[in-house]
Amino acid sequence: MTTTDETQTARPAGRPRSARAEKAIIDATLDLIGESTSLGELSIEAIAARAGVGKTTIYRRWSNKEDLVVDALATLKAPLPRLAGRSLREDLIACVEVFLHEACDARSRCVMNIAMNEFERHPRLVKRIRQAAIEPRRAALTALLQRGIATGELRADLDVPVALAALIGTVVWYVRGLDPDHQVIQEGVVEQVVDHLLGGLTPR
Amino acid sequence: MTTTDETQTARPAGRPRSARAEKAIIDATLDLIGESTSLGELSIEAIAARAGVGKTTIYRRWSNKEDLVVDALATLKAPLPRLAGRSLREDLIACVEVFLHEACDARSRCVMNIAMNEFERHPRLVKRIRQAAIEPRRAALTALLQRGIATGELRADLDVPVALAALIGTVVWYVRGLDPDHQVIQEGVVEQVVDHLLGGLTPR
DNA sequence: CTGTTTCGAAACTTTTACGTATCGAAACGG
DNA sequence: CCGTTTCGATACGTAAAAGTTTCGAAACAG
Repeated sequence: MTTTDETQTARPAGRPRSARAEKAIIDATLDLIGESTSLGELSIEAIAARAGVGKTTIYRRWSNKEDLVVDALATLKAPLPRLAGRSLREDLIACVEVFLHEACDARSRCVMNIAMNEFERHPRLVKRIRQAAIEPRRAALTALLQRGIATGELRADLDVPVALAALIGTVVWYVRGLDPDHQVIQEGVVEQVVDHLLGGLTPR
Repeated sequence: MTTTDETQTARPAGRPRSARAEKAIIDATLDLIGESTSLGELSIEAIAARAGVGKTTIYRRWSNKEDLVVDALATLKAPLPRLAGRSLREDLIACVEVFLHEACDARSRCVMNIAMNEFERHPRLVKRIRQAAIEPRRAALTALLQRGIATGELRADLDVPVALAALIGTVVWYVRGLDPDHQVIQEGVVEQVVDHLLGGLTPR
């Protein structure tokens, strides 16, 4: 009320918050979630230490652990790649390729781990994650499969949820089944998976 | 050296340990592992409270958490059912039925969770679990698939690890993909999954 | 230069669980 | 009956982490 009007663009005086620190905190959070299993084992002090940051700097931005986790996971929303649309098989291979790489990447894996395992303890958080990171992909894959049904590339009586589970579950389980000591992804596994699922396991 | 000989059958004097308490401890441990996600969140005090038992009774039997977990998980080794062997499809349905039910059961799920997520922190424990609970099934399913290849029920160029991942991963992912609020297992899903995988997603 | 805000570091309080010890009661053998 | 051991309960000291506060230094606006 003294000199400046109220409706200005909120330019807070004082030292501005460091964007570098914020990014370091998010990165450290994602790293630590990827290394641990659950949110219960994620410690703010470990995040601060890994990020080279004081705890104050974290609590000044996020009031609790869950808020920080939500924001950190939100930065991971890697959308599905643009699909060429030339053939169903080609598009499926492109998608499965993404799933394969994400199943091997600790940072991407942690999203699934939380979404699958922490529903009972953090239902709100898990629902937000599912909605932000899982549902769009589910919808995109569903559309792709339904397009395949329409074009006749897929059988007319296809059960879309089952086919969905087959595509993702097979890749994830394949990676998980590998010996953790020497996780070598075989070349051509993606095509192998897609062709086995499309053509079936029995002789034609 | 006074009255009794040394080489007797170790009959310790005093009140015998309660088998009922031991079972209650194991049960509580399995329940809590199923509810929580990681061994780090599993607390001895919670186990004692759930089992209606003093902490002393636990520490008198197991010196640390990992030993208790190993013993608890060892009681879970539910082998695959006897396979009729009449047809590959029939046997696969029987196996997948087991997988489906176990994917819905928290107690069985916890074995997978630990085997998949805790390798870096408890490599010894995880290797024991994999060897005791996972490998036998993997071997049984592998034999079943190879028998199918031999009888011509499966294509000759089948990639067995991929087929394995497809069978288990599809079921697990199907259950996980269900809305956690109303997890209703559709009737006939097992046949649906097996037939989709065997026959393929494309029209024949 | 002055005032304000953020910075990283550290001290602090509270909570939680571990692992141990102690207690009276109960269950066994001799 | 008596000694021994287990029982469940409880209390204790230790340790880790949460979340808050304090501190001097640094970064900006005016």
